[in-house]
Amino acid sequence: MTHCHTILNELRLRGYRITPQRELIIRAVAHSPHHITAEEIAEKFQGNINIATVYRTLDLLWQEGFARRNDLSEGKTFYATFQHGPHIHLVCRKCSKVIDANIQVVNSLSEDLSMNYQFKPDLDHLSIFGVCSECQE
Amino acid sequence: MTHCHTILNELRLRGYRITPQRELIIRAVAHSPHHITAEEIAEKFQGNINIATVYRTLDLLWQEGFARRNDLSEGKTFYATFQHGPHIHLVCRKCSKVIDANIQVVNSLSEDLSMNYQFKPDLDHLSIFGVCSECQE
DNA sequence: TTCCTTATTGCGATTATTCGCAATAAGGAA
DNA sequence: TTCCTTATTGCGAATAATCGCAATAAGGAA
Repeated sequence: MTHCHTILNELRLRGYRITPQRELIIRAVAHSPHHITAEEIAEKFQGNINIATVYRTLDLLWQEGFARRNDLSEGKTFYATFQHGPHIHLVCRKCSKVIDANIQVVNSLSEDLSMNYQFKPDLDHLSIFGVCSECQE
Repeated sequence: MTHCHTILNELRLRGYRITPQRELIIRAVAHSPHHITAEEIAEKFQGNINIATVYRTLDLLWQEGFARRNDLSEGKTFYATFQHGPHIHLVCRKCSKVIDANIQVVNSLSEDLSMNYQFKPDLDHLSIFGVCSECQE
């Protein structure tokens, strides 16, 4: 049972219809070796899937918790599934460099937010803006 | 010396030119009682400042560390200066509700990132997506 | 105060993303 | 297998944000 099928089955269970477009888009995100944009997915299918459908499906995956969305300060939104393994993105607002940080730095944060706010945070691909060591001069 | 003038002076020191447009935009953001969008600022000056200039100035404030930008899942970007006092935005991806959390929850995170990655994070208006207590059903 | 360099603005075009609506098709019921 | 309901798609238009370029003006030098 691949990652894709887990997502598809779970979506079906939650009452969503599984269309060929959704299958393709989900496969593309889950199998992409890097965080991916809506544009890249649409290109991959050369106009066979409308870009609006791509955006809607990515939004669905995000809402249902199967994908994370990230603003990496490049003017577009990047998506990734859990396939990627958790990590934090430290995005420098001066030079735009992105440093991947270990997820451990937010372990206590996760507990705090659950405990004090009953909020279940998506922290496995969190983006944090700031200034990197080189840019602090 | 108001908050606005501190920002203006500091920008001048860093070599930026102070234009009437920048003064007005900075005043608008710093004095706004709520997080504000580029559109709202442009409206406030009824077409006397081009929207591109508003976006560019807000981006400058963000890059220079005088403002934070937030995706509150409303399809537009919100800006705020330190005038607001620090707090974390917990944004529910199911119902879009935004809960303001105490900044203390990220105190240790700040130290961890400085220590382990020499990264100086902007955590005073961090947005974290997740699921709120009601939506966890 | 006047001049000069060049950062900044305004404008129009482009890209990124969302939305409304009619046509299509998924999936349960018969 | 066929039918029916309604979720989903595609399309074209609308909104959010960015960009290139010529015109303007901030602020230092004379």
